[in-house]
Amino acid sequence: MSVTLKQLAASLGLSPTTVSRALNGFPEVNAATRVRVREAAERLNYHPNTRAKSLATGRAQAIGHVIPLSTSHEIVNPIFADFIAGAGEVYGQSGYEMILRVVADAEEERAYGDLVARRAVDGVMVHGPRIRDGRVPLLDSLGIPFLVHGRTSEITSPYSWLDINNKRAFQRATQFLSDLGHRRIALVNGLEDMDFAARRRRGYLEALDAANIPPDPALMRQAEMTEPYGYRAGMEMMRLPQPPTAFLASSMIVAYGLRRAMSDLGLKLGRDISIVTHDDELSYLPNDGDIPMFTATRSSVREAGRRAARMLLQLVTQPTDAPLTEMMEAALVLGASTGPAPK
Amino acid sequence: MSVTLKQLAASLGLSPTTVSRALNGFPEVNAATRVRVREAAERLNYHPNTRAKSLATGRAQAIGHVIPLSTSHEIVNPIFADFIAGAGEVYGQSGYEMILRVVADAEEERAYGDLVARRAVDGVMVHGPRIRDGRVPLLDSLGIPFLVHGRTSEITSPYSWLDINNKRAFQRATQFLSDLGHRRIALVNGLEDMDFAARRRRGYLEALDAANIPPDPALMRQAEMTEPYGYRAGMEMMRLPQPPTAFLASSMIVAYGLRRAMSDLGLKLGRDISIVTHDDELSYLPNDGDIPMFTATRSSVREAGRRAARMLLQLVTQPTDAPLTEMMEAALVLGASTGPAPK
DNA sequence: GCGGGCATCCAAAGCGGTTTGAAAATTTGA
DNA sequence: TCAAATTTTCAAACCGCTTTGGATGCCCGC
Repeated sequence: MSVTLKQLAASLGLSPTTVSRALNGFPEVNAATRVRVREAAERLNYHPNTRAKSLATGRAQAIGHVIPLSTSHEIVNPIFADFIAGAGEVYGQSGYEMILRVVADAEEERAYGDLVARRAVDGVMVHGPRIRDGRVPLLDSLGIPFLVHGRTSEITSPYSWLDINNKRAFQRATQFLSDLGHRRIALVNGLEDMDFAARRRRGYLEALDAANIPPDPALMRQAEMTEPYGYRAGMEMMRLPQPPTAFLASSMIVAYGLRRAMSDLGLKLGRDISIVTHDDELSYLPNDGDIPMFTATRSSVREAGRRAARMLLQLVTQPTDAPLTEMMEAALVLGASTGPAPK
Repeated sequence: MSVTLKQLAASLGLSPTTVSRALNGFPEVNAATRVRVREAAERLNYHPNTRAKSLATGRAQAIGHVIPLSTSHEIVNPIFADFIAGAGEVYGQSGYEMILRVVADAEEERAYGDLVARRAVDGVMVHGPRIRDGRVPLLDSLGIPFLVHGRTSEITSPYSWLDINNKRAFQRATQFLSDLGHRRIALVNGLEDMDFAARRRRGYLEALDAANIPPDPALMRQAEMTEPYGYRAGMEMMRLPQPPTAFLASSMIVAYGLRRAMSDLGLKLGRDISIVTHDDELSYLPNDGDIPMFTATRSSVREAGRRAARMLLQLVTQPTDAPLTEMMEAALVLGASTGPAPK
């Protein structure tokens, strides 16, 4: 079924040393021998035992992803799957394994400690950073390479991250709406202890300020990003004495909810009411076509996964003190859901 | 930072043998010594190196999940994240690692062979089985424990699986609609080379047959399950000379699309038009509340992940020739989206 | 007082690779 | 042609753990 290096060597009348070197491309082995070894390996279906290899080399050849399962809000972030898909692609190409831990919030830090102490991974990816996130100092102290998908505002020490420019995206979206004459612009945000949501809010507020629009707490919400949340937010805000003429949604799913609310109210998107949403380009929530349904700040989370993986692998293979950072800009794509503010 | 067994033993003035046995609960070690060892292990933050341990024991202590990334339809199944979350929970409790491989369709079988040959996993989970799926015989021949989430119809040899009763769920849903007087019932299905979709179709057809309703190809569609697909299917079918009075949707997302179409057409769910959808209870697509939005065949995919993981671990730890199978029934929960057929 | 039985502990081999230091085979140079 | 230099190969140690097969010391009964 499968052979060990020793068996392979024996079948060739060679020592394990030579076989190992032949397969790993060391120079001190005869070209003819190398060919012979390669062929035999192929023929006998030899694959090095991962465990043995990484025990011998001291490299785990694996990256850890710890997925927190909030006990408070039992939600699995929907963008997670696409990010993982992108990262997984890259790991696969580079011969790295992806190991996943799903843990309760409270055990998350222990999970990292455990992964590191057991030498199970060479690096870890940090998902869903909060504004103030203990994982960054923790991983720093554990001395393992890590990369944050997103950022965490209240950390001053440098660390590696890949993020999209959430603040600018929402600032641009807000400005775009105010340029269209909207002055009642609502923000239907994700939970604002999440760093990305906090940044979006800042971008929104800055743009309002620049347009001399006083922020109105009645037009700002935050919650878990579900469809019913979008719907409720839309319905309730439209019942305000001075309802919004435009909405900023933090995700496609929330935008779906908003759209349904507007539809129930008999309002036509792009004419009676405007919506701009953030679009992570999740494969099952497409917002494309000749004219996308929604005007959106668009940024592929799958691509983010790919890049994040590449960065993390670089941190792992070429250790350096200088952290790696990358900011991805979201495109503002025009769809059918926006138009000038109605008089 | 972290200690090896040898160091721990040295610091205690004991042999590695004794320390290993003390920590792993073997009987031939003095109770007092065991306590002493445990305390030292705690104090020095000792965690056994996974690689070394599994090399020595021959058990990888890991389960592999291979996620196919179709090149044709670049979609990451949205239910995947919740299933993984459920399975991951169980692995964590049992001291198993979850390793994930994201691979292109064409390389999927090679990925399994590779995982097995490198002894990287003790068992594998098979996702998204097709009607005819080569992975089952492949894994059989590789001689590794595996469990299929779903089933594959065209395989006669026994294998282990966990599935929901898709056929009965859709048969019941269809019958429910026909009991309400509907005779034009549309099926907006997922891709029918996927086994689950084929079974749903069979359930649908059987129920039509039982109700003496001739099936109409114009009322049956299959595609990748996205919101726009649901919308288009709804719009186009409603334009038929004899439009449906009820829809069966294969997922919440498709149902969202259908709902939007009906709304655009000015039709009220539960009065003018009925929708029954399958609801996987994805955490970010809730369909609950006092009266759920949709009447649905409901079955938690997260729970399926938990159970599947438990079964697979059992197969791994207590090898047996008798395969394990489990059928979960979907509940038919009444929501606001169904009502008697309009005259 | 001595062999047998038990409770504890340990040395050493082994898991399947990599890597160091040295030996064997081959080529080179005078 | 033979020693030296260079290739090419190998034996053995090691990675960190488990596990087999004894050792060791102690208590017991006769």
